[in-house]
Amino acid sequence: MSKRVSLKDIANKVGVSTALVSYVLNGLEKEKRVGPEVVKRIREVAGDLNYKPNQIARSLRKGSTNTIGLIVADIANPFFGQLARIVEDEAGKHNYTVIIGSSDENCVKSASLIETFLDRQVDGFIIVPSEGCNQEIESLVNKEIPVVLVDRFLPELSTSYIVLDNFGATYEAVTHLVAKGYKNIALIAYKSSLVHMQERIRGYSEAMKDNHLEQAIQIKELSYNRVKEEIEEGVSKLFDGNNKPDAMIFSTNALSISGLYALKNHKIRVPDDMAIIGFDGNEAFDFFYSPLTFIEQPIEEMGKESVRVLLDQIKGSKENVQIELNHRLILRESTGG
Amino acid sequence: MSKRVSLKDIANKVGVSTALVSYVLNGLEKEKRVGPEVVKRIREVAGDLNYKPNQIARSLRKGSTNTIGLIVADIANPFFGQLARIVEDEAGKHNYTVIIGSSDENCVKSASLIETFLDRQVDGFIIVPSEGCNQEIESLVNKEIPVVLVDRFLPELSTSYIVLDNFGATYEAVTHLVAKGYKNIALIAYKSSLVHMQERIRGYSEAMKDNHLEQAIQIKELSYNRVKEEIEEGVSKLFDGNNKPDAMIFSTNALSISGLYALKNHKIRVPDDMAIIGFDGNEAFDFFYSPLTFIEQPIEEMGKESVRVLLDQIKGSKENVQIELNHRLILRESTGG
DNA sequence: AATATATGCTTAATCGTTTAACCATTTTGG
DNA sequence: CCAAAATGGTTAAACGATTAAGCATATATT
Repeated sequence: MSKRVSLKDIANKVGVSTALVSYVLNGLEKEKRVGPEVVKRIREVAGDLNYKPNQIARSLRKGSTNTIGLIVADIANPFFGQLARIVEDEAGKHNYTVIIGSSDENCVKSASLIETFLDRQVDGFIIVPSEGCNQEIESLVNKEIPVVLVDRFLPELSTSYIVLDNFGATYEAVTHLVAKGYKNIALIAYKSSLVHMQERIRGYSEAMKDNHLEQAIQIKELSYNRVKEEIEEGVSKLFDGNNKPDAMIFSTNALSISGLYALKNHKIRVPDDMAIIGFDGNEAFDFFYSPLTFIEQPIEEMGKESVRVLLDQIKGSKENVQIELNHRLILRESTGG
Repeated sequence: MSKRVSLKDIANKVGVSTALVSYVLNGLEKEKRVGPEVVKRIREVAGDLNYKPNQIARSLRKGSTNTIGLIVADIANPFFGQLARIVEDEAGKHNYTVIIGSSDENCVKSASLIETFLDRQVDGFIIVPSEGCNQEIESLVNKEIPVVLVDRFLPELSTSYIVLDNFGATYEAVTHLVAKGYKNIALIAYKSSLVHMQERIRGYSEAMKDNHLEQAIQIKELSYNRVKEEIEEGVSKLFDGNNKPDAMIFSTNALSISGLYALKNHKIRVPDDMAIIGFDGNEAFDFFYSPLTFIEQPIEEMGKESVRVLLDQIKGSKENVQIELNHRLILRESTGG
C-alpha cells in the first residue's frame, strides 16, 4: 500500500514548512501573506504528487469530522432508503459524508448506534426516533450535539424536527372517503405512543366526529413486531364484527402492504366490498388490482430540509426549527377514483 | 458541548501517565506489567467518567479506521437497500462502521465517492461496479486497498467478488418456460457490457439454442437512463413484430417493474397472451394480477459473504476470493404456476 | 556481595493537520 | 534618517490515542 502523500512531502519538495503548505492549500495565501512564487510552486507540487488531505488528521485537529450520522428504522425499507438517498446527496453537496444505521425501532440498538457514531465524532445527527427512546436522544441534546428528528418527533424534548402534517393527512383521508359515500371507516395503526402515530389517529378520529360518525370509529392498533399475525386476525375480526367497515385507512407504508396481503388472502373486493387508502407511494399500490388511493409524503423535501436544518445547527444556530410538511392525497380506484 | 473525557483526564485523576491508562483499557495490563491496584483504580475512574475512546485519534495513530465504504448503484433501490442492511449488520458484528454512497451507475460519481472514502481512510471497499468504471476500481487494486466487488464483477481486474450464477439463472428461466410450452421467449436486458448482464444474456441464448429455439431469440437491450421511454417502445415493437413473443424474461428488478407498467398499459393478459419471469423478489410482483414467477437472489448470503471476504482481506489475506451464489426460481402464476 | 532479573511506571515520539505566535527582512512615511 | 508598517516566512503546540524505549527500585540468583 504505497503511502499517501502528506503535507510534509510537499513541504520537503518545495523546501518550505508544512504551515505554508497548509495555508496555501486552504486558500489562506492572501491572509497569511505567502509569496506568489511559493504559492505557485506549492500548488504545482501538490498537483504533481496528487495530494489529498487526510481527513482523519484534519478531523482530529479541527474537532469536526464533516460527517453526519443518520439513524433510520430500517434502511432496507424503501421509505427510509429514499430518505437516506436524499440525505446523502444533500449532505454531499455541502461536503459532508453520511453514516447510516438501522435501529429496528429498538432503543438498545438506537443507543448503540448513537454511541458508535459519537465515538466517531459525527458533527450531528438526523434521527428517526423510536418509541420510548427519549433518554438516548435527550443525552445528545444535553451534550448540545446537533440533532434533527425526522418523520417523527418527541414532544417532551425540545429539538428541531421535520415531520408530516399527520393530523391533516388522515383527516383528509376520512373526508375524502365520506365524500365518496363511505361511512364505516376503520383505521389500521401501530400500537405506539409516538406523536406521529397519535396524530394520525387523532386526525382520523376528529374527522369522523366532524362528520358525525363517532359511533363508527374503529381503530385497530397492531404491534410493530407482530404485524403479520395481527393483521390477519384484525381483518377477520373487522369482517365478523357487527359494524363491518366499508373502508380502511392504513397509517403507514408497511401496514398498507401487510393489509393488502390480508385483503388478497381474504378475497375482499376493492372498492366494492371495501375502499382502501394507503400511506406513502409504493409500486405495489400500482399493481394491486384496484390501484390504491394513498397519502403521499414529500420525502425529498423532508430529506433536504433535515439536512439544511442540521447544517445550520452545526454552524452554530441555537434555535430549534420545527417544520410540518404537507401531504398530498393521490386519488385512484381503491376509493372509487 | 461538555468536552469528552480523554485518556489524559483519567491519567490525571489516577495520578499516572496516559500510557498506563491506555495499556489497561486495552487489556494489556499483564503484558505491560501494570500493578493490580493501579489497574483497579484506572478501571474505576474510567467507568466513573464514562470514558469512550476517540476513534478519530485512534484511527490516526493506528492507520486504520474500522470503517468500510459501500458503493451501490442507488441506496433507494430496495435491492441495494437490503444489501446495505445486511452489510451494515454484518460489519457491525465485527465492530466496523459502514459509509454508503450511491453511484447512479456513473463513473464520475463512483470516482468521487471512492475519493471521498479514501480521504476518510476507509479500510476497504465493497463496490457494485458500474459499466466502464474499471479505472476507478483498478486504482484501488493498484494501491493494494482491499476491495470486494458484489453483484457484478470486472473480468479484466483480478479482485475478489461475490455474484449470482447469472448464466444459470436465465438458463433455468428459459428451461422452465420451454417446459411450460412457451417457445417465443424474449429477453429484456440493459445495454451493458458488464459481465453480469452479458452472462444473463448468454444464459438465455444458450438455453434457447439448447432447446433448438435459436431462430426465436429476441433480445431487447435498453439504456439505463431511458428505460421508461424505451420499454414502452420495446413492448410495442415486440407485439407488432412478425414473431410476437409468448413469454418475456426481465433481467433485473427495475426492468421487471418497468415492464409490468408497460404490460399493464398495453392491457396484455398474463400468462394467456404472455408469460413473464421477473428478477429479484418485489412486493409488486405479488400484487400484479398474475403473481410473477421470478429469479430470487440470495441477498443475505451475498451481503454476508462480501463482508467476510473483505474483512479477511483487511486482515491481510492476499488471495482473491471469487464466489458465485445460486439463484432460486420461484414458480407462480405468471408462467402458469 | 555482586550481578541478573522482575516489577512498575514514565517519557517521548508518532500519526497528519491546523494555527497562534514569533522572527527577520524590506519598504514606506514624515 | 529612523520608526513604523508591510512582507514572507518558521516554529512549535495541539488534537487524543498508541507504543517503543528507558529508568528506577525491588527481588532473585550464584
